Amino acid sequence: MDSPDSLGPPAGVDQSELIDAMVRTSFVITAVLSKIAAEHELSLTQLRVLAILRDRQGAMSDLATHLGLDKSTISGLVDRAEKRGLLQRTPNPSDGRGVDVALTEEGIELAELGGAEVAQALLPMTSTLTLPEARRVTILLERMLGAR
Amino acid sequence: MDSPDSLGPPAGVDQSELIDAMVRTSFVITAVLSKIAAEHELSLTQLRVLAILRDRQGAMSDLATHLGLDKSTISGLVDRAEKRGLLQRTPNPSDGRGVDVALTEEGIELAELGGAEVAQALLPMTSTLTLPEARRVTILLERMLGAR
DNA sequence: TATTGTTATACTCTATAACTATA
DNA sequence: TATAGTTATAGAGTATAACAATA
Repeated sequence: MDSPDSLGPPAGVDQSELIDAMVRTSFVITAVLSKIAAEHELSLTQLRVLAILRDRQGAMSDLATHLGLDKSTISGLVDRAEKRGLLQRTPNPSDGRGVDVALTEEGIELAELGGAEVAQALLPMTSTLTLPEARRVTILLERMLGAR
Repeated sequence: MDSPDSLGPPAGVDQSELIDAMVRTSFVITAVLSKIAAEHELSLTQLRVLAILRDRQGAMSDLATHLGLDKSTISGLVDRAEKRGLLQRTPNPSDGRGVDVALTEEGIELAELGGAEVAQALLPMTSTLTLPEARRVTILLERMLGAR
């Protein structure tokens, strides 16, 4: 792709610049999410739990799968969130071993508030794109997400 | 921007889809980086320390700034990495309070290995883009990064 | 007085291992 | 036997507060 006498940057530079931009973006996003979580005395992981349960109630094991964490970690996470009144455990009616987790009203409210604050906090970044640009980036990110 | 009788999605959907894609991408990237770090018995933060010091040696306080962490956290981080032989503290010659941190040979090698492994691990995602698409995404991400 | 860094402390996150109960 | 969860334990990451040394 690069001819030997290319005046431009050497082969592979585009890839590494893309990776660099993606990694740096991910750190910025993580920092924004962590800050918003901390303002509500939540960890980033706790905020993720709220976001996951907002979309779909599920078993402890589902949370472990979605978050990529060990079941023992989920127990602790759910313990603390339950103690705060953000979610509730209920035994699974059809499997005596299973425990389902669902947000309480307070948890739903906090999840929605958090989501709105995230959108607000990212606005300075996302609003630098025109609408077609935003759509384009979304499509290309989705394509990459689908390929892993 | 959306006319009242628009047949398409309501206003704001593009923004929220962009945010959703960016947040999910950031979780995927974080997971990839954490996994690679763990394979070398490093935390994600430790890997970031190596990456930062690979580009620029600096004071403890610089690390705190770059990572957005408290100085006391940096002390612990640097303690553990130094114990592993990945970096070295040296007193700052011109400021008796300051401590500079630099990678050892072993640290440099691990930083370079890690960087290569990250590129490799993200290849399935990044290679779904054509070269012009990759350049486009990079430019738009950089624009967003510059705006925060 | 302000800044740089360390230490003590406390809490969360995380995984591993051992356990209970159910399938 | 295998699976779902919990608990005990241990180590890392993190911030706050108190401190020492230097500016």
